[in-house]
Amino acid sequence: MTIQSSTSERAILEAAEREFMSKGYDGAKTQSIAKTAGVTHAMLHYYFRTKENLFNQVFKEKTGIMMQSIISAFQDTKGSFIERLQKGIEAHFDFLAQNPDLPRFVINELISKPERAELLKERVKDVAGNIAGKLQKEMKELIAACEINDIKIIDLLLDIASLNLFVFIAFPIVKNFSGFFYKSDKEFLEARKKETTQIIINRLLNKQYAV
Amino acid sequence: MTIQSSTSERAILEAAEREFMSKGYDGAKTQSIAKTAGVTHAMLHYYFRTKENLFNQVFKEKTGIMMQSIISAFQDTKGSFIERLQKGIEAHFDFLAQNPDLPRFVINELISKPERAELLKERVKDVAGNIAGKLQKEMKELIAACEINDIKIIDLLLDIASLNLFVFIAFPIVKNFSGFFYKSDKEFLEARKKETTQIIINRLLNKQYAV
DNA sequence: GCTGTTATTAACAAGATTGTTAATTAAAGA
DNA sequence: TCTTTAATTAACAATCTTGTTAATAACAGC
Repeated sequence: MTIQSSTSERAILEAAEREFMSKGYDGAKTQSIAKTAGVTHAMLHYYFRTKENLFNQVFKEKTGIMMQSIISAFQDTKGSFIERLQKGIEAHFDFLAQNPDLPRFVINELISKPERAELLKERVKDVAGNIAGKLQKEMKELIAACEINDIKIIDLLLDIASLNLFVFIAFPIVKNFSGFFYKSDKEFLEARKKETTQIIINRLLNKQYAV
Repeated sequence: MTIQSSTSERAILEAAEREFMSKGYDGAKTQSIAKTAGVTHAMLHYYFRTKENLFNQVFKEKTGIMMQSIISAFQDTKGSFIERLQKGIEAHFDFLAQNPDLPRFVINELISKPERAELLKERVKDVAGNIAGKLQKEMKELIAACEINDIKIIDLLLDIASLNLFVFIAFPIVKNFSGFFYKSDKEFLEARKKETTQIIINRLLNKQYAV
């Protein structure tokens, strides 16, 4: 009947992950986490000492995954710029589909306690170095050669982020309406993925209208 | 030295608004709200009885404003479909610029307690009746006449919502990067507004690429 | 000025929540 | 086996949080 340390610790972490992700830091209660994990709540403090500590461990892991997903999505080097961009958007969307509450969690916690940005500074640098640098250079060349429309890299990335992330950030709400137009969540999300790539490529390749 | 009832009640509501909007329901504390309002915390319960009650009043008002802003933005009837759409997107963006933490607040509270959707059911019907109905009819005709590209109304609205809302939902984070490309927040937001209209119009008017 | 209503205060109560501690049990190594 | 370390438990403590209540003060109408 005895439970080994590593098992308890892991159980707590997993329960914490679910609780923090679904309720946020303030909404999560250590007692509830301990209960879900099947241990006394003293165990939680034994392993992690404070709620903040436990949270930070979860937060760090989640932001790490999120940053890594961006690098993975855009690291392919085969094909044209547009082809790679499309593949990247789709890969990132697929990642989000498997981690749908990640963006809302990270954004909320980052905003409610901005100091937490410290915990992912390194990862942000990774992404900036890995993606933004190369991307910017390539885009400048293509823009100069008139192969894609003029656009600042931050605007392109924000367009993609907005379109890819928003559906998931607001999914429980959006879901109420998608049912009128799509048979299933899956079909709806597939359509969103396609729509996002479509709209981004149109932005880059078609002639621009004065706005 | 005496403070009149209506003054206290209003002070509490205003303090509650700020506290709930910035910290969310769980993060907000009635004592803190009372302190900010400059009244004893018994006063808060005297006027609003429960935290939930006070919250609902704030929430109802905020969602009302949010829904109304959508109706106002898209109610103009002059000009072509594209012109009205562009004006609507810009008006909605301008509204958000003046209420930047509204979307995150509403989305979060709606998701953490889905029952709250009840509080805005009527307003949603207003918007659906006011916007979606007319829009859908008009779009179908334009699509049939090949004047705009084929797109489901929900996808168009989601594109607009994503692009318009995301910047504000994640503003405190995005802000850290916009500084490299834009001189001021204002300039950055102006660029985002333009970018959003640009990308939407391109989506509707330009030829589509196979994706 | 008297009366009834409304506003305000201070004190308290119940329960939740985070965290600690001392004692107990299990595990591991010599 | 004995000893040391790690894991676990139950009980407690401090603080926070929401909410109540009884007493007091302000006010409005008569």
